[in-house]
Order: sequence, then C-alpha cells, then structure tokens
Amino acid sequence: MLTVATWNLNSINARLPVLLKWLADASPDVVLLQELKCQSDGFPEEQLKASGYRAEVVGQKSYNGVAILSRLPVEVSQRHLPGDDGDEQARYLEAVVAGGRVRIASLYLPNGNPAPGDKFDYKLAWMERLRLHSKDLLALQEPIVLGGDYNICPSDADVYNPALFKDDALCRPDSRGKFREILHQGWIDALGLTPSGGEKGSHYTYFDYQARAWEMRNGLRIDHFLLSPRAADALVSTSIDQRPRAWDRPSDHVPALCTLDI
DNA sequence: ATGGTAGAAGATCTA
Repeated sequence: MLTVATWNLNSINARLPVLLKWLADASPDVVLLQELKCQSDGFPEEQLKASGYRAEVVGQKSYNGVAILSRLPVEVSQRHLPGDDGDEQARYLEAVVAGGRVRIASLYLPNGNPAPGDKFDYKLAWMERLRLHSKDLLALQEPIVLGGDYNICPSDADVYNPALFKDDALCRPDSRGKFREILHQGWIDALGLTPSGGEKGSHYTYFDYQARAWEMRNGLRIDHFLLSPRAADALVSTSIDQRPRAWDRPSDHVPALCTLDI
C-alpha cells in the first residue's frame, strides 16, 4: 500500500509546525507540496528528515515552489514542465518513486486571475504544455499520479457559489475545457469519484482566509489527483482531511490523500 | 465602506 498526499501550504516555513504535526498523525508515504514560497536553500530539509522524510525541492524566491517528500527512494525525472525553456516559475516536479513502482508529479497550475489578461493567457499556455506532457506520460503505460493545486473547479458542484465564480479563471469555460481535454486522454479525477453528499463543503480542498469562508464552509475543490489507468486500477481510497484548516495559523488549502495498492 | 486575509518582500504583488 502506498498513500500519497497533496497540500498547498502557502509558505512551508510559516506552515512548518502544522505540517510536522499533520505528518506525525496522518503518516503518508509521499507528500506533494505546493506554494513553498522559498528558495531551495531556505527549505527546512533537516526538520523533515527528522520526521522521516527525504525531500526533493524546486524552490523560488517569494512565489510558487513545489516539493516531493517521501519515505521511499525518489528519482527526479523532471524539474520543470516541458515545452517552454523560458518559463522560470517553479511549478512542476516529477519523480519515479520506490524503484519504479509509481511515477508521481507535484504540480502548481497557475491561478490565472485576473481573466482575461496576461496571467490567464499564461495559465492556458501552461495547461496546453501539461496536456502535451501528460499525453507522453500516458504512453509509458505506467502507474502515474499527477497531484497538486490545479486551480480549476471542474464543475459547479466544486464551487460554493457558482454564480460568483462564473467569470473567474478557476471556472471559466476555457479553463474547464482544457482540464477536460487532459482527462479525456484517459486520466481519472480520483477525488471526483466520491459523491459530495455528506456534510456541507466536505469535498472542498480550499477555504479562503477572508469573509469567514471556513466557518461557513464556503470552499472550492481545486486540488486534484489525476491517475493513469494503471494507477486507477490500484486505487483503494481517497480522502480530504479538513482538520488542519481549524488549527492555528492554517494554510487556506487542506491536504488530500489517495491510497494505491501497489 | 471599492473593503476583507495571509505571506514574503521591502514601501506591493500574488493568491
């Protein structure tokens, strides 16, 4: 069994106490992190090593930054999303884990607001690069997990107030269409398999810091796991752990998990 | 009342 988690931390150094507490409790094998907001040499590698996790990091000053924490051996296969050598933003890290049992990527897809505009154009161009790369990955016919903050609400069921977000870069038809193009290659949206019929907002992965969004359970589902067919065949369960949103100095995202029998 | 929150950087930008 292998449990993979994904979590946008909104600064790993601000969130280190919360992260260490959660790792000790949830004990995932692999953790995909986004929005580190630090350079690679500012990453708290020693503290995580003491908790049993080695780290691969693609850092950047102030913004972005992704990492893969793992208790198992990791071999990095990509430190940037292919397709644009001029793209300096730290948003993609891919690795082969546990000697080839699974390939895993931590990705931080651009937010894209305000839309329309330069940032939205960058988002769509990044998604097109992801579409091309994910097609190449599927051709490998391996178990693959593409996890991270996609900054996409796939449907209105993933938004607490769809009317409010109608023109937002997270919900615009161009964004959703490009996400579906990727899914239609043959990826499974693992967190989307669970019906959202429980407590209000239990399927959301993000709650804004403003306007008492967490207290009202006004959230979004923007963090996703895309599984290749061989990973989907091995899928045992998924979950969203919203408990850390109520802790001191929380991230605005909560961790999501998937367990594979591989 | 053109706000609200959080983080990093640095006197603003991003989300």
